[in-house]
Amino acid sequence: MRNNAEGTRNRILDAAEELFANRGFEGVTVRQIMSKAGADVALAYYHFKSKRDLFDAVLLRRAELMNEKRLAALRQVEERHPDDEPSLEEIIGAFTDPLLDMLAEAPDEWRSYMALVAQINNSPEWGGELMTKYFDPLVRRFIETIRRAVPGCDEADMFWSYHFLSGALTLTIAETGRLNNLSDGLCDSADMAAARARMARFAAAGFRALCAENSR
Amino acid sequence: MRNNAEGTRNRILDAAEELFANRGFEGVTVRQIMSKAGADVALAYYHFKSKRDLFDAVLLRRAELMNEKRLAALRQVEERHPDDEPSLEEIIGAFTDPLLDMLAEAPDEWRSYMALVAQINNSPEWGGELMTKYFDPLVRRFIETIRRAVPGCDEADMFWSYHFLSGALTLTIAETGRLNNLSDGLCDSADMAAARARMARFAAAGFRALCAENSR
DNA sequence: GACTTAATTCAACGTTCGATGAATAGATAC
DNA sequence: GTATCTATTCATCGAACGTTGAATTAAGTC
Repeated sequence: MRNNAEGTRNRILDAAEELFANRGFEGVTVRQIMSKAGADVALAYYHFKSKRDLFDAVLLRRAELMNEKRLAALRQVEERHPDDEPSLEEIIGAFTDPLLDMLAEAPDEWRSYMALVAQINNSPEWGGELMTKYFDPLVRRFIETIRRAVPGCDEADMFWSYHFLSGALTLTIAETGRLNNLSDGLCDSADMAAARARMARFAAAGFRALCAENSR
Repeated sequence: MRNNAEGTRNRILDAAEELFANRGFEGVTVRQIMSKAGADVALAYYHFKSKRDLFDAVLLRRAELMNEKRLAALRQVEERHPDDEPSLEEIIGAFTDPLLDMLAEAPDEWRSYMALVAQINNSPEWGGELMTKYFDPLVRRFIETIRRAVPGCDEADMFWSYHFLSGALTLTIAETGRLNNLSDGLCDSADMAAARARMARFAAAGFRALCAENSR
């Protein structure tokens, strides 16, 4: 059993991730998590030292991989344009598509985590603090690239544009099913290919509408 | 004491609204709510019959007024254009500005409620169901107006555009403070005038970018 | 095969949870 | 002035909460 420790840890994280995503931090009990993970309650406190630390571990586990994928996509865009500036669509796509692709290609692995991030981003209690902690470096890098691609754009316009984009992306990865109800089944909240085909175009046009007047 | 019942009910709703908005349904205890409301715990179960029913009452209380304000704004836009179609900016503004204005003019009254709605909209557990229940009629009316203003726009493009707009608006009314961190204080998540000056323009451009290709 | 250490189980702790029924007070009705 | 009904208080229920310490098991060390 010595080497199953890692496996147990991951089973706990998997169970916690899914439950936290559906019901929030306080809506889940440690007993529910451990029951789903098929392990004793006390093991949660052995591997992680409190419920809150387990929550942080859930967040941290996939944040790094997510950031790496987005950073790689951004670098790829930059390398594609050694002499000129990439388009807004390309830059925004590098920010959004990695998430949508991960959801499309491995939904069972990512759905809960993405939904959890979406809830946190919209939470007054945790939105400011946790999102800043896990994602700010990447976002600052992303905004830096935009700044170069749209020179002269007002700084506040740019931050607000990013904010709108962040909201749109966040609700998309939440996959709440509301779009299904609203469109009477025509659209599917979980159809990431449909979202991917539209999101960067939508947001790039928004950026341009705000920046165009003041740039150049 | 006979006629203080209404006052007590509202004090309970006020306390519940603020606490639910900050910590979510499960993150708050009935005792905390009643302590903040300055009343006995049992009164929560006398006026509302369970914690869950109290939660629904909190949501319902302001939903109607919100819908009325948005519907009035939409009607006003339509009346301004008896012979031609209003612009996308005007229609979207009728959808978003009432909320931003309420937040700007009476923040203490609306901040918690808006934050609560934002969290619910991004929750897999409640997003699909509750948002549909309280806001679908208005949203369908809103989409209908857009459909007339942008004839020939692909239906799926329109629903996804609305979805992105909904996400942007939702994160805005959540006022998480993340924008303050990200912009090093240049922008303020709670600055609804700044949001109002940009949101409809951003979203209208997004709508156009998706619909333009297939319309006409 | 004794020793150590990491992983897991078991039983329980004090606290707090949502909820309830009985008792009380205050205003109204007759 | 007594009966009535609504609003509120008080004491408490059983269940479930997060967390812990001690005991047990399995694996690596020598």
